[in-house]
Amino acid sequence: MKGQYHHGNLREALISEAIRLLETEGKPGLTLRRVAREVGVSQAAPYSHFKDKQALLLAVCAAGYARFTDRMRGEAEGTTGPAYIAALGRGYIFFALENPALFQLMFNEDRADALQEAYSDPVFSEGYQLLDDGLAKYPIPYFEDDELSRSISWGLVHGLAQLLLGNRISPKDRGYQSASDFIHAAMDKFAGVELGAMKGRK
Amino acid sequence: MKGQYHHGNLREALISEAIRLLETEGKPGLTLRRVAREVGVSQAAPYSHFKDKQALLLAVCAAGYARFTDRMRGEAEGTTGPAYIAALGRGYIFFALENPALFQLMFNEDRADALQEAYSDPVFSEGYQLLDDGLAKYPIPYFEDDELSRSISWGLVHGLAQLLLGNRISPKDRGYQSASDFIHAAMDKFAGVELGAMKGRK
DNA sequence: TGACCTATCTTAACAACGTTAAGATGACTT
DNA sequence: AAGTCATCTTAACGTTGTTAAGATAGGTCA
Repeated sequence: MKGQYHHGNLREALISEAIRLLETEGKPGLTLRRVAREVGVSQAAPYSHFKDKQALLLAVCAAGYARFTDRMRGEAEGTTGPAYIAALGRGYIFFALENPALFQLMFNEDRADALQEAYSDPVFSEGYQLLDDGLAKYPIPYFEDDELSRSISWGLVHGLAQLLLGNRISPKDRGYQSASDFIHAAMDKFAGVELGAMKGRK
Repeated sequence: MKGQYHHGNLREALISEAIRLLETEGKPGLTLRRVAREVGVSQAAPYSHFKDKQALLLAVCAAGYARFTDRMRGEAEGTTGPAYIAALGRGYIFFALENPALFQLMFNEDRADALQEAYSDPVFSEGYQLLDDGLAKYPIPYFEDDELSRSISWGLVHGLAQLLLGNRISPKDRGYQSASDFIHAAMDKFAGVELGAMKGRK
């Protein structure tokens, strides 16, 4: 951690410090000067590694997407069929709730145009691919197995994550003991786990 | 429009100028000083009407939610049954695409805690209520008619809006002639319009 | 070894931002 | 006519992103 920076690991240190600040202080706490200060380097030092604040944020996003995919994979480990789909969805939403500011940064960037080329990097779509491949293998019972259905399914998972994140949906106000309970119930219902016998956990 | 400001309509002028800036220049273009300058007033004038930049943004959100609900109502006018649900969903998503920066501001606020009390104002949930009531009246065929299903449905619509906004889903890349075509197809499928005979429009 | 070279980092400065304090203005009330 | 009070202005402070100019030092080649 205290490594010598001259010819050291400043670039990576900046990225992980940025993520740390993002999670501890939220987006307003993430300023270039602050990141530099926290790492013990001058205000202009980051410009040797990133042309822009945007460029640093992009690198942060890339790191975020890697963690995101891992979270989904971890949640889905050892499952199959509809339970696999439900687990992927849970991983998606859990990640959002566990890393709110990072998730917002990853998915709510205003400058979609500037980031468009960056999206070509597979890291940015791996998580979605995981879900999409899963849906192709284990189609949702009440949907047909086509691309449109998979888009809709992605939207469903993503939208729930977003609404939970913004407190638009409050699991506790709806009779669930925890957000986790709600997410389990929602993803089971979505994926068709125990279809028919599904009563919801109330 | 050119009204005298002293004892005039500055408050409203600031709000609508803020919305204009938001849509023409995006979120980074929306600064307090810029809004004031554009309206022809000094940099500190807004503080007579809003304690904060946050407070102005909150008022902008409120105005946005009103337009949002109108858009949904307008789209759904004269429809009924599953077509009504599909139309509400279209209105939801169309609004997002027609007012991208405003929509992001309305739904992606970082400070959910600070805004929590403001959400008690019914304006902020009218659009959701419209959809929720509709779903209670015309339940999605393949879902049961319970609160969880309606949450999931909301998530579906919201998520699609968000993903389309961020170019994560690109209708043209998926064989649709326009975003509108994709949205029609997705909402028809979601609401169960022509269920069974639904082949997707390719 | 010693002279360069290039990536890396620092110091200093600029414009723009949000916000506050202190005071001016002028429309109403009495 | 005097006074009150919301409204607006001017001026300033600290912070931000960014750039220019120069210092530093590790690796390369004579």
